[in-house]
Amino acid sequence: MAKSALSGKASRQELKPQIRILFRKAIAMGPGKADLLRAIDDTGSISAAARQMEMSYRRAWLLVDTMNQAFKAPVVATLTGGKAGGGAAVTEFGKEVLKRYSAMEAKASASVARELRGFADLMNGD
Amino acid sequence: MAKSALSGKASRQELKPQIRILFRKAIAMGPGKADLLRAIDDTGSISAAARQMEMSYRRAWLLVDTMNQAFKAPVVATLTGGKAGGGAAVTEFGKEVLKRYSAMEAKASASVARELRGFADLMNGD
DNA sequence: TTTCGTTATGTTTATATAAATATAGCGATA
DNA sequence: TATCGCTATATTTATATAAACATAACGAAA
Repeated sequence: MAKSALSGKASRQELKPQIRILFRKAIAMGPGKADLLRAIDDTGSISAAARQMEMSYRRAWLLVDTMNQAFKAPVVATLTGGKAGGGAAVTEFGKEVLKRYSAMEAKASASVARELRGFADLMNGD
Repeated sequence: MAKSALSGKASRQELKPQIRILFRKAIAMGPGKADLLRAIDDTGSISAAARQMEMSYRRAWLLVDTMNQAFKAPVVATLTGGKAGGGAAVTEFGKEVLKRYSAMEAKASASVARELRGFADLMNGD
């Protein structure tokens, strides 16, 4: 077990600020949905993205549906049928949403990075 | 302060970044726990704070317990017995935790306030 | 026209979370 | 020493969330 040298940094990994954008009660955009969008952009399909993220297709589809409903335009466009069965792509609009969200997340995190490190010292190990 | 200003707006209010500090799987500190600490500080007891926040005493106690276990020192100190039945107080340490958390929340929010307004324009009404 | 993997959705089952209820123990003070 | 409201915890019930399973529809390509 890694002990003294790592005891600080390894633990800090779980101590992170999260930014979630709410839409009514549902989370319209957050870390998980951003990851899913990136996976869809990577793989070209919801199901492949789901496999990559080790979640059920149904769950991934529901997350996509939530996003598509929350925003003024679809963030993911889908195609059904065809040799490959269909597919999905992050729309240009979706890429803009993702880009802006990622930027906000990074900026907010950076803005409190120092304070967060100090805060971690108030917490128990691990 | 009673609950009254919850009537009309809530439009952009639900579209806010939230900062949560995670500890293992449980949330060590977040908006709800911060509110609870403030209510305990206001009222001098967990049960009065729970009533004020309209949650069960049990739930409030569990939240306090989570916090007390997550931090190096108790954020809430309790007393049992006595004429008033006992009571609870936010410790000096707890006040420091709350202060630092609140500062981080405010700073992070402010840092992305402008971007967030623009982001809201990408979302559907309400 | 058959095949294929995907989208899209429904249904059922399991798990996790929250709420509701109950109650023991405390101890200053009246 | 009897009372009071609170802390602390256990137990049960209800609800919400997630997982698991199933299946129809699609349409380009073989």
